Amino acid sequence: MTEQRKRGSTASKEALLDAARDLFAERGYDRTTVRDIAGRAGVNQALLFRYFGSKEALFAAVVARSGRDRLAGSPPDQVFARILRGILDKEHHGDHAMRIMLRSTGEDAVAREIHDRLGQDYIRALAGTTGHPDAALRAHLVLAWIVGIDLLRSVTGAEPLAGADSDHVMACVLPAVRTLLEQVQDIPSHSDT
Amino acid sequence: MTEQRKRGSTASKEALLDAARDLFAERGYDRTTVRDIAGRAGVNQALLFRYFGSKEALFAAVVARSGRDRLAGSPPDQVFARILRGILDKEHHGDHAMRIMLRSTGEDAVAREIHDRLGQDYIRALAGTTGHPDAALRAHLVLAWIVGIDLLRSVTGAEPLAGADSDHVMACVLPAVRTLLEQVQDIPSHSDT
DNA sequence: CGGTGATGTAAGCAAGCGCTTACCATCGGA
DNA sequence: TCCGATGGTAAGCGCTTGCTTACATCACCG
Repeated sequence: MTEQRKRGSTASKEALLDAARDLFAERGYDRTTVRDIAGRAGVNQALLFRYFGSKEALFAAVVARSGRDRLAGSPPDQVFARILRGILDKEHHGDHAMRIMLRSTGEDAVAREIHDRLGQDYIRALAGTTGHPDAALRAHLVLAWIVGIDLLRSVTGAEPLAGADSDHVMACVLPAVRTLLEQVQDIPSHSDT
Repeated sequence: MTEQRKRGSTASKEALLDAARDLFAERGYDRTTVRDIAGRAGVNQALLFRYFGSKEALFAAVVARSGRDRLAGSPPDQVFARILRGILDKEHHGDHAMRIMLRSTGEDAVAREIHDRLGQDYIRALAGTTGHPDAALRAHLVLAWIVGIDLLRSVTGAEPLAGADSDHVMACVLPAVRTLLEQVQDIPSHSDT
């Protein structure tokens, strides 16, 4: 009769991960209960603990799966454009990394870890595009802009930013970023790789 | 016997508001319990409910008190600099508006309301500084940058941004913002393959 | 078959939560 | 002096939380 018998462990795990990802993004870590997750996944609550051990471990698994293929390794002078494009087009692939991070800042270490892992690659790549003595600071400022844009678009959904055409947004932002990164005081000329 | 008798209702209310403001900023709404708040305020838990009715009403009171004197009314071409300065110097006056907003996004309406009230003034003032047809979008991008800088500094405490000299940061950011706001409509070709 | 391990489930436990209740202690005015 | 109003407190209620336990149900293999 009931055909939801024996879906298989990997399928159940995957369903739990998907449900958890969506709910964490919607409500944040604290306002999401394990009963909610299991319910949306169509899986008994006890299985969540059998497969992941704890709610926090589930969260870690969600984060780990989300931050897997984040930015392969691309020419540094296009990094910013690629990142920005990825964020602006985010509706296409339901990643929700930023929303999860911001909505679930309860466990500080976790959020910090996400930020570091997500940010360090960006920073390194961006800092390589300029020869400033304060290249790291300027790269962080660029990251800050990305984070802010992502936040206003995906979390608060503020118009007109949220609905703006991504090409248009990039055409606005890129020249300003170029000003920030290229604005030179005195650069000793050594070529970068 | 015990000498902490009769502190007075307004003093107790103020102590509760201060403790709540700090704890909400530190841990977020959900991870802050009314017992924590009362404990830090040195006030009996039941008084919290006598004076404010509920935990959520306390939160609303904190927000209301925080967002009171936000940006009087200043020459529009200096708005961005003033806002940025205010954020960068925030350690001096324990406001925590942004941290509270971001840490306590559970109640969506509240966070949204904060954002709107906090943002609309900025947006209006900034949009007045440029004659672009998409002035609003560009103003929102500036707000996004502010939000991102504030987030990275105050919430995640990311270095080198968090520890950077505010004059230095402003010297980096302002020219780029000027590029964003003054840049005329024809767009320089972007290096893309 | 029979048993062994993986999958799924109902029921409930201990703890923490927001909030309430019933009760002191103090003071100002009559 | 008595009394009501006000400030303060201990105890606990009802509920939800994350997590556990004991028990069915299947698949597979000797």
